[in-house]
Amino acid sequence: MTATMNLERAGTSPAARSAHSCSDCPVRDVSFCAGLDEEERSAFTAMRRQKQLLPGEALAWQDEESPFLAVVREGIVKNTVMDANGGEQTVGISRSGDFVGRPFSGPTPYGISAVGPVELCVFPRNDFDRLANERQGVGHHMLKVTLDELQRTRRWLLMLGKKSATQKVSAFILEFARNGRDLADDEACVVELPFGRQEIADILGLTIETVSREFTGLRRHGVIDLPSRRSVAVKDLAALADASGEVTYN
Amino acid sequence: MTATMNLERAGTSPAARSAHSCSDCPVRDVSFCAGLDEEERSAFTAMRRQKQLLPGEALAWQDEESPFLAVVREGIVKNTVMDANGGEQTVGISRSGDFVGRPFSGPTPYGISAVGPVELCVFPRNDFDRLANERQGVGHHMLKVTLDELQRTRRWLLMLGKKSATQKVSAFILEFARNGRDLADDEACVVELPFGRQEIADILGLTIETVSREFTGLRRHGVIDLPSRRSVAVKDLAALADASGEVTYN
DNA sequence: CGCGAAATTGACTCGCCTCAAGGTGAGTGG
DNA sequence: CCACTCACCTTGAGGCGAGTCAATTTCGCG
Repeated sequence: MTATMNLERAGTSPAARSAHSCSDCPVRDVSFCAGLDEEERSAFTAMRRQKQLLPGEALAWQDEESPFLAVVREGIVKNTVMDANGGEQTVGISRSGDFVGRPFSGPTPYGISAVGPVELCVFPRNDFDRLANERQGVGHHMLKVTLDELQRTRRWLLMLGKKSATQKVSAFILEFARNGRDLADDEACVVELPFGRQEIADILGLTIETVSREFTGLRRHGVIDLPSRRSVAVKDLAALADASGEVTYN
Repeated sequence: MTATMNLERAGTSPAARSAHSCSDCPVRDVSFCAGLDEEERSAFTAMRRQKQLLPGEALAWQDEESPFLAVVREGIVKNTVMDANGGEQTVGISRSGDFVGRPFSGPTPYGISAVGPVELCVFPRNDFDRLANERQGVGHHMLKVTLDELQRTRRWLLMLGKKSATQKVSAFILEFARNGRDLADDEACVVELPFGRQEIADILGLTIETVSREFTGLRRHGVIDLPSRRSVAVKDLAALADASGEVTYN
């Protein structure tokens, strides 16, 4: 956790970066990487190349063949699908340690691009597929990761299908406020959002105007504060959880 | 395909049914089952029990531990999540040959229930997990199936996030009209919908009234006809595809 | 035929989108 | 250090699509 701190906003020293191996990688114990044993890890190290993406830069385009798979070292990557009218819907978000891309198949049915600066470990798909076939552990671990991702995507369906704009935005902020840790009644915690308003709109299936209005609405009700464009100070966590339409069993 | 016909609306002769093995199963070459070799198939046969569900009957409840996994032999099964207000959102649909339930983990985070009468091959989860761990092929095949399911769920996200009621209902009908086959310009094909209006609403994130209005709207525009409650006759496929907001590359 | 569940229809409301101006703030060059 | 600028965000007015509430109607089935 704290090990990732010193890498924030890196990307200024590419040469130094590519010298790293898994052993000192900040995500070696997170998500996908955490499930690999030493032998598997070194197999991955052998085939991977490091790559950096600038904010907004794409790793793969929708419906095009992409020869790459990747693991996120640092930063956030999103998967998006284009609507017929040019609208964009975000269908997946990958953070540090998460796996990105689609093994065993042709064209990626969604675009993959960086949210802010990103560092990746990139694998040629052929090599990865072979490894997943040969090494029992890799395929099995991959399965677990995919099942988890499917689960998250299904929750997301509930949000898009049944929640109001207020509930969507509240749930979104809550997600980042909690971000792993428990966060009992820590009032006044400040969250740095990695997304701009338009990106939030694309995630929640709303327009940018509605997102903005919901933010200011929550501020007016004293639930949050907005010290800067991309940061949110949660002032009343209980109220936020309530507004998100969460069921509280008390 | 045609082999499934003689099993429709079965469920009247449980004893006869449970005598079946994989070798004469209608779904042995579909979806999950299709990816297994003979040896794996017999391993599954050894551990499975057959089970029938009445329309609406549940196999697992949301957030409760379920000791079962299953493959659908006949009928349709849905995964649903309850909203805070008692609203229901369908987050997954499984058809003949599809895998149902969540391996390798605790409580199922969604409810599983039958749409119409259903026949299943049920496996104790422990046994299944062990098999998936021991036999390379099973885990690997399971991964492919899960990746496909994730993909379908992501498309669904786009629908819920960005499409209008008309587009949703049109796309829904289209899905069943095509159902695998290509269906070039076969006008006047009749589709039997396995879902009632409320169930369609729960899938599309709409209300039952809106779904109903969209159906009659499409009928008034001569796009479809509604010979009975659960059947739709597609009269103008091109218009339907157009109404669904599909991109046509012509 | 008659009952009950499911579907349809109508009137009305409200939430979110659309379109159109302003603000705001970080980065740039004078 | 300040004006400039451009991207991003906010705010407002207005319209429309989908939800809500409330009857009916229709269909499937005993």
